[in-house]
Amino acid sequence: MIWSVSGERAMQAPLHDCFFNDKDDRCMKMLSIQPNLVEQVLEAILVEIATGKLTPGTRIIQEQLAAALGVSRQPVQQALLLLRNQGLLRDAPGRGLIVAPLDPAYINQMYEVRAVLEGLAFRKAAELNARVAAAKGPAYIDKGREAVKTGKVRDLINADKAFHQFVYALSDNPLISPTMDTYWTYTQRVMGEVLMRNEKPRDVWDHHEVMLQAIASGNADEAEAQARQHIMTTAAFIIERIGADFKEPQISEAG
Amino acid sequence: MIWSVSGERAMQAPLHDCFFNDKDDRCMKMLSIQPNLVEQVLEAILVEIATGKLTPGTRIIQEQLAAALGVSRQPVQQALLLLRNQGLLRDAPGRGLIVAPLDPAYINQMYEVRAVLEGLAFRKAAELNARVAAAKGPAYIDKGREAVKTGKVRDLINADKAFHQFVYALSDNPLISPTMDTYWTYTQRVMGEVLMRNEKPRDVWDHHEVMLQAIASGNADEAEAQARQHIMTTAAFIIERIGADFKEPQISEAG
DNA sequence: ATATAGTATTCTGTATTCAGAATTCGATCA
DNA sequence: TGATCGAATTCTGAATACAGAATACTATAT
Repeated sequence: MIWSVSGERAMQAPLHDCFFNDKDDRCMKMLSIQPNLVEQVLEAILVEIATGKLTPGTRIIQEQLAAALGVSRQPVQQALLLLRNQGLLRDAPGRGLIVAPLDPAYINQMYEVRAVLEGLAFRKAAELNARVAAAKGPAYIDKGREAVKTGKVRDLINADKAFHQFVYALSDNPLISPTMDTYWTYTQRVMGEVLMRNEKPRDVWDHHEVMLQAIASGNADEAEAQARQHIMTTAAFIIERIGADFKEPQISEAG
Repeated sequence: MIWSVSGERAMQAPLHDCFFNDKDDRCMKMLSIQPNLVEQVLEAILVEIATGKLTPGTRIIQEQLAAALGVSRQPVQQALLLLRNQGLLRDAPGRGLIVAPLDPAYINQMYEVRAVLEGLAFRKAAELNARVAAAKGPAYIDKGREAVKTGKVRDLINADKAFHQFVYALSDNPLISPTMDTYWTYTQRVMGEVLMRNEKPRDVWDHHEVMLQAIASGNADEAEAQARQHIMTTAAFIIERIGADFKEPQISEAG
């Protein structure tokens, strides 16, 4: 079934042009579709976890969530399934699902995986899009330094995330970004926890600048090495802080 | 609620011993629980795709699947959601879901990601479990070479997968294996396609042997480098064969 | 007082039902 | 003959309903 779209017809049915053509941004703004309930529920739960309202070990009850969000259990169940698959929720046999605990070993393993994926992203970015990096990258660094000045935790995290996602886009590998999304949820949770109480590491944006320059100069090996080192350094910092007051996972009822 | 299990009581309620104790294999075989319908449906669809019964571009209709598998639409819908999130199915707006096309660019990107993750697995295995690798690894190589002799496609794939999963286990990073599962589904599909018609690459198990020795000798850098190179070599081989008869995705009705 | 057995409640997984959106087919008009 | 409008069908997303399993509670007996 090929669409016979051409000439005059395009005037009357312009939307169809966009359907299988997700790279062309010129076409008419596509009637801002509200995401599925599943997506909305997923997002809602995600922020609950990321902001610490749902603490590790908290038991997840479908009906409660459904009631709180004003939807039926159906989309909630699907969202929970997705989150379980991503490791944010964990089976507690006989008691349904609980929020996965933040034990240091797990965080470390997560950062190990993230390190090599970031390495890949930075390598490909250097190989394929050095020019774009040089042109648009510095803006992200500037924003990051501004965020450090204001000192607001949310801004800090957002700037960090924005910089990294910029690089994912530069890597031209569309598999990286979604895979990383999972890890960013964790990262936000953990960074928030740490930044909230500790002095911020000032040199993060110096690191980022070095990494960006590696990309801009097209030095793929250097970019990958820098990225991996940066992530593992951050991981060590985070784990040191988190590890101190790590509580054994303990199932608790939701508030 | 700790079970006061000891002596005579253990005869009457031994199952509970296993619940929060998933490392101890000595306890009684746990009443082989049938997995969820969702899992079963997922698995069923997976093999349909991997064996080529559901070809890329085929439209997925929930009711058809549900009827074919003898379940309601509910578990089917959840399984489809999972598969979409893993990239095996793709949204075709207005027409539901279709089996994702196997375009060479996508395969290449998938292998790029797989390469760095394999690299991590081999590195950690070399760092942490060189001894075990030396002891138990050669058996996998032998099995692989046997499979080459028999020449059966399914055996070849299984031996390959078994070897790699052995290394994932050795890496002591539980995040690697599930992440890789997604890619293995693709890999099986694509390898099956290629192996079915082409002469098998005989030297795969020579490569594997070198990689194993790198682990056994505890040389982490070497292990990682070998793993990455192996995957990318395989990728090049696969893509060369697949790329030839790549068909533009074209939505077709299920048979 | 403690432990055990039985009962009630709660929660999850699955099925069924409902409503809305999109496509496809058919009829009418130029 | 071809195009356009409208109706019917089909499919998905979401809600409701149902059954089974596990936990928690309570009463009883030692």
